[in-house]
Amino acid sequence: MTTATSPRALEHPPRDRIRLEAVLHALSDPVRLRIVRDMAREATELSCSYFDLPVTKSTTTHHFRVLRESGVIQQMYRGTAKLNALRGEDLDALFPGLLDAVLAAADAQAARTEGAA
Amino acid sequence: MTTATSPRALEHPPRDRIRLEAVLHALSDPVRLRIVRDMAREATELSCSYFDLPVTKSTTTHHFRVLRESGVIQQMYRGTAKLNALRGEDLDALFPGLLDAVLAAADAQAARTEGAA
DNA sequence: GCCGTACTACGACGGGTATCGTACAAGGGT
DNA sequence: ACCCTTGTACGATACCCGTCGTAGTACGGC
Repeated sequence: MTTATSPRALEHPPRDRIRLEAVLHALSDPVRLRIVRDMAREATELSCSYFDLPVTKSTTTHHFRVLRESGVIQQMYRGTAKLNALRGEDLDALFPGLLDAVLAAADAQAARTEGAA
Repeated sequence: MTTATSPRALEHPPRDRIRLEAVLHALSDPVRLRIVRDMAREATELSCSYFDLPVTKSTTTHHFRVLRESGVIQQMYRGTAKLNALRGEDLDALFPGLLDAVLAAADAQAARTEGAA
């Protein structure tokens, strides 16, 4: 072992390099939007395996990476698990109200489509 | 001539078929985001040729179609010109505050990058 | 040490898409 | 009628991306 707390490091963009276009692109995928909604609902850090997604584990890894590299989420290793958290503070500092608006929009759309069923 | 006002019809999604993912995807392209920002700044309908974009006319046509088919803008022919307008009412009814949040975020990001230059 | 769990890396594949060039259509002005 | 302006259609191209399967790594428990 080399370091005590973080054996495996994960690259995250610093706050000032988060690009709006990348964030919007990350949120425009249904699977990723669902991940973000789940994370917003449960306010704590969640492991990747918490999410029950309609794709394989490889694809899940891919989506989490897109979310991390776009600056939407933060990831940390904790043993074999990988904990995920929204970068709510960073996003709100850069783009005030954006994340909330997207989450509210997703909720509204979900309510509409469920109501129609 | 067949009809008096609209010789050439353009397909638009009705309000209830506008999908959040499609809107976010439409706004995640730099060229399209710039178009939307310009339209929001000038509150009136604008012809396609108003915009000074770093792509050819073919590509411009493509981007306007993506914006129209995702429900972000409305297009109408007026002679040889094609007038474009944001579907602000529809978007605000479906996703309250979303468009404003994206526009504010784009302004904030533009201010930051200009300030750094 | 061994195994199981959690996640990753890599390659492949199919579909989407941003871009262009060229050729074309529609409409207004002279 | 002619042309110019405005925008479209279509094909081509190169790239991106979502998906998968398989093989592999890291860590914790037994």
